[in-house]
Order: sequence, then structure tokens, then C-alpha cells
Amino acid sequence: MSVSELSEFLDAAVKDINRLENGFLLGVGYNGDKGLAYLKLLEPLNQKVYYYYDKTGHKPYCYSKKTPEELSYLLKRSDVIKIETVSKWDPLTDKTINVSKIITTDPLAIGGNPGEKSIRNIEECYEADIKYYENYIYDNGLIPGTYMKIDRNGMSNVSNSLSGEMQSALQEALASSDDFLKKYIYEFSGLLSQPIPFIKRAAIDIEVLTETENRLPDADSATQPIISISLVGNDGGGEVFVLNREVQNEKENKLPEGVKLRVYDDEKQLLIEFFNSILQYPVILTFNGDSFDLPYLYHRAVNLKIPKEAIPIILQREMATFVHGIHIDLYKTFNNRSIQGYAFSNKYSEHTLNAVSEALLGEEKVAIDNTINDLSMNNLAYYNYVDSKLTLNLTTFDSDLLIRLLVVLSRIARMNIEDVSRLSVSNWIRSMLIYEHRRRNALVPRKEEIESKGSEAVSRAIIKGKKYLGGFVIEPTVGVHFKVIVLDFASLYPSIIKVYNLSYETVKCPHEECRTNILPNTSYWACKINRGMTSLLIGALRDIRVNYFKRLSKKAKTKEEKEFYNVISQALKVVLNASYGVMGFENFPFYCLPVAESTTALGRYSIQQAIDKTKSLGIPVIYGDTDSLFLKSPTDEQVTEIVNWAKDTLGIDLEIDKRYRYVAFSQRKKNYIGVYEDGSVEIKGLSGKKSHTPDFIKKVFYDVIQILSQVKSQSDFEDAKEKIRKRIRQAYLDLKNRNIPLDELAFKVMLNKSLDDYTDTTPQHVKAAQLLSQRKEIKSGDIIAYVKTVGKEGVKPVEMAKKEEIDVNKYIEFMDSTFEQLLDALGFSFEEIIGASRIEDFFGF
DNA sequence: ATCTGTGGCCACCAGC
DNA sequence: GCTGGTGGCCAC
Repeated sequence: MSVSELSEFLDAAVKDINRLENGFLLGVGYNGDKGLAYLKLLEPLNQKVYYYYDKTGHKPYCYSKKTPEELSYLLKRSDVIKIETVSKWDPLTDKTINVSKIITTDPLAIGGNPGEKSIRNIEECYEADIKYYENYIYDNGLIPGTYMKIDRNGMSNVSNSLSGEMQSALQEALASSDDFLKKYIYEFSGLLSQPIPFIKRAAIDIEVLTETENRLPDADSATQPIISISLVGNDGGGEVFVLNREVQNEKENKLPEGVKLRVYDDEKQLLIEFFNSILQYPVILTFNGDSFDLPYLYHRAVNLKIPKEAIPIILQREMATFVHGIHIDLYKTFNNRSIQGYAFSNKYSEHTLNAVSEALLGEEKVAIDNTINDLSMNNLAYYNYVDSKLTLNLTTFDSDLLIRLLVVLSRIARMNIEDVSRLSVSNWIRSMLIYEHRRRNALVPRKEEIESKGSEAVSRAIIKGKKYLGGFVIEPTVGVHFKVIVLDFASLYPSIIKVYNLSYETVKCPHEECRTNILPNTSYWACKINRGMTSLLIGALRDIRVNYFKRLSKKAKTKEEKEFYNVISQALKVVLNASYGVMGFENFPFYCLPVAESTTALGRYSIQQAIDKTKSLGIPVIYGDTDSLFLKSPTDEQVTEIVNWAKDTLGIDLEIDKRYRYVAFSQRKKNYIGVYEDGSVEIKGLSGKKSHTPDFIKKVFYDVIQILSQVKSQSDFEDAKEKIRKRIRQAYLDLKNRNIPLDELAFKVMLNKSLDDYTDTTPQHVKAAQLLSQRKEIKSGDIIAYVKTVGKEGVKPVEMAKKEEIDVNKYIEFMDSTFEQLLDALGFSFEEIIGASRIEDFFGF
């Protein structure tokens, strides 16, 4: 395809919408040159993207509490068309008021976010008292990630009907939910139960000739040639576009079957044909494409005099995307703390392609000795191919888990996938709430208006620097306890938000008659007249997760069904877990400290009531943390009684979470060992399992755990002690004889700031990082591996240290404290095991 | 420019 | 040597 043909293709695509009847709403596009904003719709059958530009003359708008007369000066602006009076409900005062609607022309306001850019000058917005902006998607009630119908009247959502199982599950869910939630449950079930189509996609990655070692080439100047580009699709397709270079005869890596090697002498031709190839894919994946691959491609293409209209890349301020489809930068997605924690249970901590792939896929990048400059053509192509393949696989493993998670999140957040994959959880929840305001014809308050309810907490946090008091942790009863049952409030904070009607507009509401409705354990009151918006939404999401999807998942017959329900359950979990936190987050647009503070206060109230109830039945509560209770040897009847009591009295589900054969506590909170009925061991908080602990010590730790977990009687115990003694002695000797490989002695600690930002103290990992920075680039987010050495600094990066420099005593000390936690808990002492009070004493230091 | 919350343990740093 | 503070990692 020639350059001009490509340009024609893109133009034609915009018109193609007339042929489309049903599309899957993928995203929002903006073409600055054409001054055109449009929706990107995927045709699920042929996987082509169509573009929808509303010709009905829709114009973005925003609201102000000032009168049209007061705002008349705005009409002088070229982008303000008209100002008119409309009526809106103001949640904070619970009154319907007249406001001014300011209609603009700026097509940017069509974007996925609520179009803040429609009047771009922030000060001007304040002066005009702008309340909130509209947005094409919200205005029209369109939900991204769902099916759309297009006809003469425009575009509207298609609601797929529920299957038989879904319908009966919905009936059950409705029956067990409160009346005021039924409408929401009904809606969410319809929305989230929609099937997720196959999404054709390809991952791309570019390799650039490097100038200096360990430095990334500059994407803005793009001075160095692109020597290889790989593209790997989930449809089995794959190509590597490589600049001709020397082929060595020695053993070279071969591209797998089906992946074409395309060799070019001319870099410009290489780029043009690559641009042509990506047009087949509606979704393009990269790892760090926003800040490197796409800007580099774009600027390099410009440098090579490819006409701008033939480059299908659009560079925006913080992201890059494609004219013909959407771009997901997985680097940003995997950096998202919610995705990292709740979707992937913190399986990776470093955010490089290699680290994430290794943790989630068990695969790694191709290791190379030097720079890619030295690779032969086939080896370069293979190296490049593997990077794209890994990137693609990050979205395909576990039956397309990640891509499907993004689609579901996009439905919940009412936000397009490009934004959902880049922005954090507070933006998702913000979007969801603004959509709800819009639907109710409610004015979105400004943050300062909500804050006028009170910005001083009533409670005092235990940790210095925190704003308010959090969860309650029960002092553990030291020792080994048999037959322990752990009860757990099911999603405690979302339940509290639902049950006590917590929302920014309902806590300290304006009605006189509600002031007596004091929330227990607080000095705040809650509204008796209206149900709060966050209470409704969070409550409904909680109920639909527990009463609808969890039940469906249990009944699922096929693996596919089960996976589908699990994905939705995961997405709901992510949003629910963050829903309380954002209320206490200052930068959240609906930040409301009284709501956050009441939530934890009611949490403490709930657990304290449960403790009292349990103790009144004569059952010892040996530990508990925020929403859990560890009960010592209760009978089944007693447990049932407590569970029923919680449901009836608190209105919150208390469930049996775990049954331990025994649990061992030291005097430390958040620090224990539990052994299940089947003998498997769970370790919480102990240093021996922490990620920064050297592998050598972890190994000894887990070996000792293994020995201890087999103890069932007194005679086993004698055996165990002997085994532990041997194991510790062996470890000691290995240390002393310097028999341990250096990397097993390395502490691995994340650098959370850039090196210059450590101004207060210089921790050990920073000292090591400073030494390393002379050799290579060190940046925030890197994990620094260092060993403790005898020198003045006491620390060296593992790759710069020698075995002789290791400070053996420091390692003995660390082992000492690691095992002390374990032995304290089990009620053993070093004395019992090795005849000395500490390892150090035993070996005569 | 980006960021959901608080509670708790541990090692080390820096200042007295 | 003691102590408060910093920083990291974890529990929930």
C-alpha cells in the first residue's frame, strides 16, 4: 500500500460507519489535524474498527452556579456558543437549583474523561465557577466495552438477554438484597453479564541502534536508525521487519514457524510496510510504548520524510495511540497498584518486561552479552520477536485474563479501555460516580464544597502523619492454639458504606431531622431521607459480587464459564477494595474525610461488638485484625450463633474464613503461623518470607518450617530439634566457610525514589545503588541487590562484592532475629533446640 | 507528573 | 549508648 493509499484508507474508514449495524465500543479518538473527535467501534465478527462521528451537532458543555448574565463575558470567546439556564439537583444541599449551561465547540470535550479541556484555562474555570463538564459518552449514556447499535437515530446500547442460569441467579440475588438496591443490581447484572468478544490484537516492539551503553535513545530527536520491529498477533500472525545486516554462520536463533522475517535495505521502506501491517489490528499492545516506541516511531518517520498523514500514530501529552485503533501500554497497566495487588496478588514487584513476564508467565527475555548492536541479523530478529511475544502473552495467559479484566473494568468505570489501562483506581471510581451524577441530573460538587463539611478528623491516628484512626488490631495471645476458627467480615468496609448509608452527601446531610441519626462510635450523623450515591453504587457492586457472580461461579459447568465469572469477580474486588480508600484520598474529586473516618470507626465498632458477643459465649478471642476474629476451639453451634447474630444485629455477613489445626502467635501483631487441617502452613508477616530477605536465609527458614510442620507429638519433637540443630549448624558452617554463592546472600530492596531524593538518610540499598550508578543507569523502581560487607560503608552491590568481604556476623544476626520470630511463636527457644539462647551464643561469638 | 486508606514490624541512620 | 525518624515490606 502506498502512502497516499494509506491516507485514503484512513479517510474511508471514517465513512465506513454507515455500513455498521452493531459495534463494540472500544475507545475514543481525536484527530487534531482534522479537528475531529470520534468513537472507535470494533465489529466483532470481522475485527475491523469503524469510526463514529456524531453528525447531530452534539456540543460539549459545562455548568456554573453563576447566572447567564454574570457569565455573558464568556460569549466573547470563540469556543463558547451559548449560555442557557437549566435546573439541576444539588446533592450537598438536597435542593433543585437553576444553573447556567455553557455550550462550547471544543471537540476535545468528547474525550474519555469528563472533558475538562472544554474551557482550558483553570483560573477562568474558577472565575466562572464551573461545576462540571459533560462528556460525549456520559451525555449519551453510552458504556464503553459494550455492544452498540447504530441506525438512523444514532447510537445506543444493546442489551443482551441473560441466560437461564443468569436469570435464576439474578432472581436469587434480588431476593437477598435490600429494596433500594434492586434497581442497581438489575442494571449491573445486565451490563456485566454481557459476553466479551474475541479481540484481535498484536504486540509490537522496536529496536534502535544504541549510541551509548545502558542509555535509552532519545525518542524526541530519534536520531538513531530503527534496526528492527517485531509484531506478534494473537491470530497466529507475526512479522519481524529488520534492516539488512551481517548473517553469521554460527548457531543462530530461528524465528518460529509462521513468523515472517522481512529484510529491508531501506529504513523508510521498513517503516512504511510496518505501518501497513499494523492496520489489520484494532488493538496494539506495547510495553512502554507511550513514552518510547510510539514517539520514536513517529519522530523517526518524520525524520525520514514520511508524510504525517501516512503515519498512523497520534502523540498526545501523556500517551500515544493509533488513528486506526487503540493502544494499550502494558507498562502502565502493570504499574497500576490495584491491578498489581488484587488481580495478580503482588506476584511481581519490579515493573520491567522481564520481571513481569518471569513472575506471571515463567518466561524471560533473551539474554544477550553486549548491546543489540553486536547481534547478527537472525539473532536480532529473534531477540526482538521474543519481546513482542512476551508482551502479547501478558494479555493472553489464563484465557485472556488481562484484556478481559480491562473490558470489565471499563464497563464498571464507564471509561474507555485506553484510559482504564493507564489511569489509577481513583480515576475509575471518579468516572463511575460522575456517570451516576449525570444520570440523575445532579450537579457534581467541587472538592472544596465537599471539604467544607469538615477537614479535621475527630479521631487521632496511631501512626504519625496519618489523618485519622484506622482498623483495630487485637493483641495476640502468645502461644500455640489448637482448633482455631477464623471468622471474617465479608468485605467489611463496602458493607459498612452500604448499611450505614455513607456518602459525601449523606454524612452530615443538611436536614435538621437527620441530626439525631448518629453513626455509632462517631460524632457524625447520616441521612434518613435519601440514599447516598456512593452507598448505593458500592453497595450494589458488593451485593452483585457476593450474591450473583459468586453463586454463578459455583454453578458454572464449563471452564470458560467459570473463568468468565472469575474475571468479573476480580474486577469487582479491585473496585470494591479501593472504594473506601479513595474517600480518604485528598486528590480524589469526591474526597470526604468524614466518610472515610466513619467507615473505619464503624469497622472498629463492628469488630468490638463481635468480640463482646464471642466472649459472652465463653469463647476466647486470641487474635483479630481489622475485620477478622481468631476463635479458640468454638463448637459449630457457637460459630453459627455468632454468624447469625452478626447478620441480624449488624446487618453484615460474618463468614468462616479458615480452619486451622493450630495457630502460633508470638507477642507480635500481624505476625503468625497457621497450620491447616491438611498440614499446609500459612505464614504471615514473618521476616523469613519477606521479599528482601536473602535467598540463603529464606531457604533455611523454609527448611525449618518444613521440619516443624511435621511435628505431631512429643517424640516427633525430639527428632525435629535434632534436624533443626543440624540445619542451622550447616547454615552457620556454610556462612563461615564462605560457601554460599554471593547472589544468595543478597538483600533485594526496591528503590522507591530516585537517588537524589534520599535527603534525610542514606539507607543501605541507597548506598549500594550509589556505587552501582557509576556503572549503569539507576532509577526509581529498580530493585537493588546488595550484600553486607566488612568495609566502612558496610554494604556493596552484589555484582561488585567478593566472597571474602562478606560480614558473616551481620548475617548471623539477621538469622537470629528471623528465627526468633518463628521460635517465639512456637514457644520454643534456641535453648531448647541448640542449647544456647541464640545462634550466636551457640557458636560462641 | 503520578499517587486508594491505616496499623505494625524491623533495620538502620543521624543526632544527641 | 540511646532515641526518634526514615524507609521498606507486609497485613488487612
